[in-house]
Amino acid sequence: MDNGNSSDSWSFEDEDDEPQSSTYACSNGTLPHGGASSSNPGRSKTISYFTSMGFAEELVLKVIAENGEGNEGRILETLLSYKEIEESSPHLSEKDRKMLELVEMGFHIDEVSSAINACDPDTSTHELVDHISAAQIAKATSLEIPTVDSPLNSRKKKLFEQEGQWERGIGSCRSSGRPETEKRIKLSREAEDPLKPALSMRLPVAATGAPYFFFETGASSYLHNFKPEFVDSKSFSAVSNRRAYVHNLPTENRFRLLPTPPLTIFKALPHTADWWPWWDTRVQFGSLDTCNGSCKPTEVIRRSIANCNGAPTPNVQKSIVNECQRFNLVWTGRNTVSPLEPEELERLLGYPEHHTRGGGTRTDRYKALGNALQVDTIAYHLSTLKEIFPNGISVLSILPGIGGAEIALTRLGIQLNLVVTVENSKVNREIFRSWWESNDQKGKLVDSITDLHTLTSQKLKELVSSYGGFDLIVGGTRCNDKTGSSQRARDYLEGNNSCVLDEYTRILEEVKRLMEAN
DNA sequence: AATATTATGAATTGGACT
DNA sequence: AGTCCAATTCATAATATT
Repeated sequence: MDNGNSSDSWSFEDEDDEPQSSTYACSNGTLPHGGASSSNPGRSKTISYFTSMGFAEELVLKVIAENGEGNEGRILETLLSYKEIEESSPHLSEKDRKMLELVEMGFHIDEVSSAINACDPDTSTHELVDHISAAQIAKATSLEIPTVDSPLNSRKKKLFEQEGQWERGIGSCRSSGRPETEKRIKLSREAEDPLKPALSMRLPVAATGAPYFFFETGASSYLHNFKPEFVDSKSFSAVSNRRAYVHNLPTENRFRLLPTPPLTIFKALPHTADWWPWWDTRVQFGSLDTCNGSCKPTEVIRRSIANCNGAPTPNVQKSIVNECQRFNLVWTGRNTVSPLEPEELERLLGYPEHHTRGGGTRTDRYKALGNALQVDTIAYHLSTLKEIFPNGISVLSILPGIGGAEIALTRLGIQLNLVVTVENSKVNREIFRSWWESNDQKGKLVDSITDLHTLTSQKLKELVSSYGGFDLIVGGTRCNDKTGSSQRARDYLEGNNSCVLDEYTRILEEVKRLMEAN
């Protein structure tokens, strides 16, 4: 950050004259270069505010000109974006930032990912854009561009490469043979877990052929005896949340929902930018806990800032940011943080406005949303079904929560001919049904099954014979994850040692068998 | 008394680091 | 390899509200 000129390796420099302004800095630019307030004492204060934290004055001036001086939050965001490029800031690597930026421009994430991997690390955004365009053209003619659609975190990707044949979907993973001799880095502890053996032998059998399945299995990489696909919703929304998915869906030519949601906090919740202090460097939200709308942190934080006379010491800053990170608090006023409102969570997660309203208490809503899937992320994975099922699909939805997968399908334009849900939470069932009805769904919704245990072989047989089978089985739950407190909920299925994924396996196999028999 | 909200606890993870 | 650390996570106990 030694000087502003060093940014000439970057592509933002000439925004002042270029019609197509930066894609990253906000393009509103409603305040024209601040000329009117040239002698405003507040301005020099703003400048010194930022220069005192180490930004070059030239750079600060430029960014203020771009964003308007009143908007300190945005100024900081932009400044940091420069800074990150130069210093590869710990909370967002340069590579990730470029990725984010290109995705925001509307490029397909697979394309962005493969372009960035194919090019030098210091390739400019413009060049990357060129590269992607070229790839698109080439693809249109030859279909030979290899797609890389693992999660965008470069470090993780490197890890996968080291681990050897990382393939999506169980079928491909297993069909490579001799799974037992396969080199596994992270899986050594599996032997200790009595749940494992049956799973590893059983799932691959069911993994090929109809029906398609898509299970969300939490975040543990070695919970199961195969490698799921890891995806972080940070590429799809302003919420970062790494999850593992086990599925047998095609992965070629996946696409995203449009419009693509904002990927940063400031874009998702612009009103917070006005109050965002420069030392809170969050760009995205962390995982949304089943958190509550507690007001206590607000009070505590306001007081601690007041104790510092409005200029918190680095230590205080750090503890405040920690607190904010943990509870995903946002700045809604001077020295004031607030929890996210349920409506804001809905929006961030891609659900319709007020989706969870009427689903119970405020706490119920937080709980439901905290466990919910990010719609855009799921939609990306399910998007390939659109081509396969132009006439709509039949879905067996196990523990659908508030219906993330179904909403994703609907938004993809895939008609839901039939949805059978197995959901134990009454609140969730009500939320889902009210969405179904207000959404004017034409298909049939069967939500009378409330307990996974009652989905017996007999019941499955009935379902398959009355409805002709299922095209897709979706299972969403973190309940069998081993991380965090989920481990306590592991025996969701009546204290015995079975985990939810065991049930999934059983159901998958049975449905498959029944459908083949038909 | 019943229901709702808030605070806390604690096992486990991946990754950074040596 | 081993160690450390921040992050993740939901039930439950404790408290507050209706």
